[in-house]
Amino acid sequence: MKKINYWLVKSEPSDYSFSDLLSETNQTAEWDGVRNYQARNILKSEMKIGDKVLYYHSNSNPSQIVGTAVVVKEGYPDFTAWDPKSKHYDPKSTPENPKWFMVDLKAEKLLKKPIPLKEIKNNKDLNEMILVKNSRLSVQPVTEKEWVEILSMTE
DNA sequence: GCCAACGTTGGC
DNA sequence: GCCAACGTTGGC
Repeated sequence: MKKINYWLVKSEPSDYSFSDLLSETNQTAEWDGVRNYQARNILKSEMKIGDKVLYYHSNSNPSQIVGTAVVVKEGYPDFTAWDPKSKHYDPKSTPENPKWFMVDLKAEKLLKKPIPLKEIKNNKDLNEMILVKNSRLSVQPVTEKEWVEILSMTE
């Protein structure tokens, strides 16, 4: 059996929330607009179909993990980068030589109980999470242990 | 290639 | 709304 990997993505709910994803056709959306190299590299070549994703609401009250999603399409060029009307427009990216990438995510389930950042910080098994240590990265790896621990907190 | 200035993220 | 932490830009 193929080993799957775990990730965490952030979104400001005022911008694009988990319920927005749930209301999409097939609960699936392009994860566009990421303009950070570290996150881009993950989207481009590390996220694989079937990988599981924690969905985190940042800049929120409270900021918290609200659901899970699954990768349904692997890295491909983020075409919003070459649309001058997009707020994520980047003239340095072209269809011939794309600079930014995205994946498609499908919502899996809404957590019975969201997990606020505060609870994650209070759980010593989770204090190595990038979410806790580097609060800037918007697409980040999660270990299998962390995944299991997070989901156990929602019971 | 260094690094100061500036812009952005995101917790609080 | 504030501001710390981090990333990016651009002058030199």
